[in-house]
Amino acid sequence: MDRKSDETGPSDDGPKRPKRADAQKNSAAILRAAKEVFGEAGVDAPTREVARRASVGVGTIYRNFPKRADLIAAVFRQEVDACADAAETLAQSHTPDVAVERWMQRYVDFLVAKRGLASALHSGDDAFKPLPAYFDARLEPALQGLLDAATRDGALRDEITAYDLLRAVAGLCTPSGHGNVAHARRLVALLVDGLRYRPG
Amino acid sequence: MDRKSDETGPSDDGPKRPKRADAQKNSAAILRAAKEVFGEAGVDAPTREVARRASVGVGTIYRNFPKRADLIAAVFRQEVDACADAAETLAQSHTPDVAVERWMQRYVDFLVAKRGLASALHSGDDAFKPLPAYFDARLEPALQGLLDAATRDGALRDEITAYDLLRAVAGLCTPSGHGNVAHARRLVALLVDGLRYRPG
DNA sequence: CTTTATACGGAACAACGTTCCGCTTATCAA
DNA sequence: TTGATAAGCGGAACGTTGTTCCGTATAAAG
Repeated sequence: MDRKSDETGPSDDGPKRPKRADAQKNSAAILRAAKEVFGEAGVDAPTREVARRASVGVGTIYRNFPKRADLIAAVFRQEVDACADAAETLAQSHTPDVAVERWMQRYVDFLVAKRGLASALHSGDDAFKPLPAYFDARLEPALQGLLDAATRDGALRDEITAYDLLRAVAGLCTPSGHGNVAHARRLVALLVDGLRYRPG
Repeated sequence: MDRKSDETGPSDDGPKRPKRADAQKNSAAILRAAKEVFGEAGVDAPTREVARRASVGVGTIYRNFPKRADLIAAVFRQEVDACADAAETLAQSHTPDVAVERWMQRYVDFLVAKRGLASALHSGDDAFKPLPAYFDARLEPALQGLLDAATRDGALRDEITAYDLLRAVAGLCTPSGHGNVAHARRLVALLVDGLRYRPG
């Protein structure tokens, strides 16, 4: 909501002339194509394939994303944004505790789908360094908002912070590694039920 | 102890003629070189570099390890073996509880050093599939032996199994990711002290 | 020593990430 | 509308990688 990821660079354009119209269109097409290709063939999919899918030359990709890792990082950011933004949507269409539950499952899907990206994160490439921070910065407030609404409502216990939950679920998803989404989903459901429960 | 990893294949040679002497020497040289190169430059180091270091042609590498991943897996196995075998050595030169402590730190070093390998494990390559099982098969008995001696001695509590400890320590090492060995070491020390403590 | 299966080295191939540059085209002042 | 101009484009070309191939060398057996 607060950020449009359409622009590549981190800075809002200053006094410079705005980007050419076709350039913006290409930027968006590349990002869309990269999301598709990486989703289908994994993060190791060739750059040329992304170029082909975006109907663009490789040069155009490298002008927008100087290193391959930059393209991957941009896609990752985009998906983080999508996951974070889903919180608001869910909040408007469900009761607070259900919204939390749905969002957590959405988060599980994100974690499972991006496992390839996650392992790339530990590759030491500089382009990935700011990603974990971005991850927290976007996801934690999103979930915290849902949690606040739910506890205010009295629907959930309030001893647990968004940060704790995010880490816990991430921990539940990564270690098994069996790619078993169902398993992760069940554990997470259990976790949320735990939040609903009141001792005494 | 129970296995010599000098032979590449999984099967003890049957009725076939034994491998040529120079071939065995080359096999060992490749493994030694690969261990060095991967240790210095990471698992992504080029195959040719390993070949150069082993004074061998690339073809020779690929005859022993059909895929690059096979070479990586072989090195990994070798290091797992080294870590497992360290248990016996430590058991002979230290009191049981100290042996456990020392071995756990040795295990931490292994985990930290092989983080690159660990992330490669999740790459989905078939050559890596049997590795986690091998990991457990070698490490768990090694630690369990030390634990048994320590509990028999009365030096440590006995509520915790080797498996639990291995997983717990692995969990302590991976998430931080800051490459901060000191941090991991401190947590592990704490864990072992916890074992020493007796409630009541 | 002769023979033969085995193993060797490294040139050669394919696929990748990345760079480069001649050409195209959006933009703007006139 | 029309040039002038800089921003942007495509894709050939380069260097590096994993992997294959094959003519040559040599350990093993007679």
